[in-house]
Amino acid sequence: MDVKNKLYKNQGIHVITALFTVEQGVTKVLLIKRKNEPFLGDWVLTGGALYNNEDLEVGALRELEEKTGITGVEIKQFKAFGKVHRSPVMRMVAVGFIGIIDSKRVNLLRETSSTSNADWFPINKIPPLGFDHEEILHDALLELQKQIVNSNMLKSLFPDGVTMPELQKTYEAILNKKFDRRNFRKKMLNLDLIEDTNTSDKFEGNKPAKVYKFKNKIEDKDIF
Amino acid sequence: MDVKNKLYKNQGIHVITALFTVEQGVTKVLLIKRKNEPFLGDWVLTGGALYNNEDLEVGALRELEEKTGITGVEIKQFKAFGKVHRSPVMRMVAVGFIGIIDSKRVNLLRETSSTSNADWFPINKIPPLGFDHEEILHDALLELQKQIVNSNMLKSLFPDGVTMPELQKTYEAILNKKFDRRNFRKKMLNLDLIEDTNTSDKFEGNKPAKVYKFKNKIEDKDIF
DNA sequence: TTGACAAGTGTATCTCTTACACAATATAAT
DNA sequence: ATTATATTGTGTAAGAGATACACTTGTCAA
Repeated sequence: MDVKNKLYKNQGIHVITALFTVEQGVTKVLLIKRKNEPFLGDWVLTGGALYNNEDLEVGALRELEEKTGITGVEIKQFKAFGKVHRSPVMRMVAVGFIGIIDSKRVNLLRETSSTSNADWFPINKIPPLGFDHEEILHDALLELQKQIVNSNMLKSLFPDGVTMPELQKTYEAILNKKFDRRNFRKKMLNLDLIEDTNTSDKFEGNKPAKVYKFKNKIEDKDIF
Repeated sequence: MDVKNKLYKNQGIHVITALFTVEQGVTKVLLIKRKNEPFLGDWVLTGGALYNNEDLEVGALRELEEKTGITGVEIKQFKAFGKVHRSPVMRMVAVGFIGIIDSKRVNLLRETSSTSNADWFPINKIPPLGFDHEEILHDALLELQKQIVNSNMLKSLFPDGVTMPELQKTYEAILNKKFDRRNFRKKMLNLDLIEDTNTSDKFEGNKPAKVYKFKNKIEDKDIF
């Protein structure tokens, strides 16, 4: 019984967010460079230790703001990671979140006590990551792919509206798959996630594209 | 910085499993009665504190075995629960799992140091639960409903095979929805989760039903 | 005015879903 | 044995959603 009790001690909780963006048809994730041990100098996902006085999501958002200056992001919890040796310091369980955002909203210059640098990395050019963040990122990406179908998650990527070709490029980047223009448009309009704004984007030597906006509501679908 | 460090202390991790069964068309969940504070005398889901030397799933399975005698169950992590005051003792984050099993495999008489009793409760007749287990159970049930569609999760409920009418009753109980017999059969066979065993069940005054078995493999489906 | 470029649109086919009724196989009762 | 009863097993037609595919429209630049 004494032995058993000792087994509970020195546990802690991480909150980790894989924050994605899509630029010019490339899916990217935000990484920060550690300036403390362990994993000094390594790149990791944004996150850190949860405080006792905050809920999981609140903690993840605080870490995000501390390390990138971002506020007002929507994030979604997707999985807990708890392999015994995932942290060399003590027994930590990480709760993983995903989010997606317009990269222009992020101030990459911010420095904090524990990180010295931050940057967007294309998901097929990820450097070795500290802790178990490669596993977390892998699962986060799968979750992102699940989530963007039939959800208005991309709203935070396009707060000011989006054209149909832009949207298609984004889906193709995230899902790594090509779609037929006509069918894609038809499906998106059918999903009832976006609405016409009756405006068009800036001209660039060709026919201007209509601008759509994501609606706020999310409709649940039947299961079977 | 001192203040900040104090905010990390005294954290711990719970692993909680909502273990389901279906009997005579009724979905039930396994609850155990606490015989320690906090929540002495209250019913809760099976679970407890994670040990430092075990992965999350290993811990959940150990707790399950300690409190019910069950081994060899397949469980699936679905969400972490971390509201600040979910445990009155200290700051605990719970990692939730779901599983489903043939109730005949469970020895409900087992007593442990912290629990005195265990029983199956129909999901529409759940007593008040300790900790935040009502929330966990609610989410677990939603996850179960998601999971049984297009997965062979029900394999552990029917280790020795199942007839089509039995299977349909189970789906109807879990999803709380009726299906057309012909369409249900067609869909199940199309999903490629089960295979004919060329045997029939015991006769009970009517036409015997073919017995099917769940396959082992799970096939991934396309996303978009 | 014409050419280049990307956006916008409709239709035919196929696949999956849904709705629906009767025949087959066993036991129990006469 | 025949009949009644109960439950399993099966096919088809209509509708909805997914897929494949080509031409027209609007803008800028030459």
